[in-house]
Amino acid sequence: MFRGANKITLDAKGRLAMPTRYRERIVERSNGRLIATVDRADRCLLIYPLPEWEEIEQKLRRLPTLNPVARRLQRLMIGHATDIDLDSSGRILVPPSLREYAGLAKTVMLVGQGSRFELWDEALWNESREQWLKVDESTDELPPELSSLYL
Amino acid sequence: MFRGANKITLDAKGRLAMPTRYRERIVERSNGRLIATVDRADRCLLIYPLPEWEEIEQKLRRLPTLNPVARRLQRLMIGHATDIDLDSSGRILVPPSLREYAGLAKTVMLVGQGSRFELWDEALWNESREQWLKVDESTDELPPELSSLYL
DNA sequence: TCGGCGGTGGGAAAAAGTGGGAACGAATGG
DNA sequence: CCATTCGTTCCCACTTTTTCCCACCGCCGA
Repeated sequence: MFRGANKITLDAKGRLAMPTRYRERIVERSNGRLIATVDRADRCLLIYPLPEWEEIEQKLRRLPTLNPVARRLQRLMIGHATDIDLDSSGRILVPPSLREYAGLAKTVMLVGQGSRFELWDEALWNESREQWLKVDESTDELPPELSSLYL
Repeated sequence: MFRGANKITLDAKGRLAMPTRYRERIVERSNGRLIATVDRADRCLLIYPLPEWEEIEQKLRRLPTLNPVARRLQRLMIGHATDIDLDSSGRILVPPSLREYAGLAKTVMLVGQGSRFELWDEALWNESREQWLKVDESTDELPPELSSLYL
């Protein structure tokens, strides 16, 4: 599974060199085929190996079409999903439209999140992280899954 | 179990010599494989033997993705989790990004906390400890788990 | 005092990141 | 239908980072 935060620079052509430690796993999992789409809440991109994405797309499709929240999710996630493959030197090309959505400039953060990656503009990632740290998580606000969590 | 506070100096490359008394236990527990990540509240790092970390990651990943509190936890903990191995002379290399996060300069404190270690910048550790001592914990505010605790 | 162990530092080899150029293919316009 | 141009992809080479290994130093116990 994917974890850890990596600072990466996009080159002039918008290419992103996937860190070596992930490459092997991506190739064996999906033969280098990835799907990028937008996050529903934050200005960042989500990158899934193709098999994982297909499961998610299944679930999204089964949501009731008449429900506005579901509809919105489908439009955002399926609507922006783009195939991106690892090239022969382990790089991916982030499409301009998605790059623009997430405000990706020269330096970005590739963040492992289990079965997927998140891709953030570096400055936005740092700002957001500071926000998350500031929030005081008083125990009584926590959903039941969290309140009994021991780390 | 890991106990005790150790003052350690990082060398110029960010390497940290694990105190000898922990080495054997780390090697037999996880073959020298550790995971470092950030603490969700304090500016310090958490260091787990790989098996312990994997349990935690499991729990975190099962949390609902659409819940903002859960998402924040996942991003902080899984998002920063980095593999670090004991090298041939019992040292670990703390990645620059994590070093920066915790403000680790030359001298740091490695603090045993049961199944994991905490890694603090020495100055920050001392300040924080003073804070903890100052806080007056009036008994009637204590959650039930604590009010019956005998130390 | 000598030997060993733990801590420290540095250097060299290997690997990974980075950038640019060339070739190929598709699209557009004459 | 052909030619030119733009975009994409593949490949090579350079630079930087990482990793591994070895040697030194200082302390402690014998």
